[in-house]
Amino acid sequence: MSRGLRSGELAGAAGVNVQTLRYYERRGLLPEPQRSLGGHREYGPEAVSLLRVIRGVARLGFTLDEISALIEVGSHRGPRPGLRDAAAEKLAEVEAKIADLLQVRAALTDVLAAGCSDLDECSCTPGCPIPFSELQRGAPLPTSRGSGTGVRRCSN
Amino acid sequence: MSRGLRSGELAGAAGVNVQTLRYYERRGLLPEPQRSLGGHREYGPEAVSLLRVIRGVARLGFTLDEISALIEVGSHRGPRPGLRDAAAEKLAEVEAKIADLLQVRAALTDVLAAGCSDLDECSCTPGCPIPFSELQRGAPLPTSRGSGTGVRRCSN
DNA sequence: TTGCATCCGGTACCCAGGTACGGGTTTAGC
DNA sequence: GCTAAACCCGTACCTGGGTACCGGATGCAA
Repeated sequence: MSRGLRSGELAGAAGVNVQTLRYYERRGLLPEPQRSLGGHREYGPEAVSLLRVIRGVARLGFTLDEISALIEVGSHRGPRPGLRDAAAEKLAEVEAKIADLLQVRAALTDVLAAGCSDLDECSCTPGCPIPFSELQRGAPLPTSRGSGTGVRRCSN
Repeated sequence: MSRGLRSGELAGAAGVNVQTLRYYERRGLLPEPQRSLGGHREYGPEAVSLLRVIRGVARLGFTLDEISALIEVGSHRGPRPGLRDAAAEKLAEVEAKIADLLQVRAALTDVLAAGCSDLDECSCTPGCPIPFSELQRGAPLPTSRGSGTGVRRCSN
């Protein structure tokens, strides 16, 4: 049984920068580890898994605050509804994001299929259904509801 | 016929900050508009659509540089392959992102279904298949392939 | 016990994408 | 003609997520 992982080892194992460990610790994502007599951090092996979870979740668009909240929630004992709620909420976000991306994907494949060579052209040609403009959620803007206003100039 | 949209009007119409317009102009996303005699910007109505396109695309994870490249590409006349190439490249990225998000969605629905109330618990319970740790692309880390190393403590 | 890698804390910096401030013009309505 | 709102430009600042640098302390192996 070893003396615990030192920061460099943990960082190497989890594929992150050493500085990032301290950063995460400051942010409350990583619990403060044991220290050696001289003050060096000594992590247990769980830290590797935790870091991987953090990295995995972060890569998917969760902010560090959200992640730390998720971890926090779990650290209170008992089956609190926190994770479930957070998960449900995130699920909605993720699904919205997926829906958006599916639209972009459709737009992109259309661009490729239609052979449009130009965003302007695509956005104002009626036959080239770039849905970019349908993507936004903002107020539908009652003015300027002109049908054929292209992006920059509609040459057709 | 009117004198063209002024920055505040355009900003209001497109739901962005006035400063953002100038920022986008500096970044080359928005073409420099006409100016009044006194030097005030006067935008045509196409600017609204362009801004919406920009916002829509940006909301989906394209960086401003990518967007301006896309616009640039379109502004050279003739059917340059730029857009198609960029679109193809972006398509791949978008699909990767979708795949990731589908995994997260699965993870989240699993969390909800399994009724895990706690990230720790989920990550170490064998029956609760949190795939978070499978999400990362990094080296599979030959050490620490221990099956049951939980995130923080495995209480089961 | 000495030497070198590693770690420590603190602070500063980086990038992206904006947003705010300040001091000075221009515009538009009365 | 006057005044207030909106605009101008330049610059500084903000948030999020890190990353780099510093001078000094520690760990460990030869």
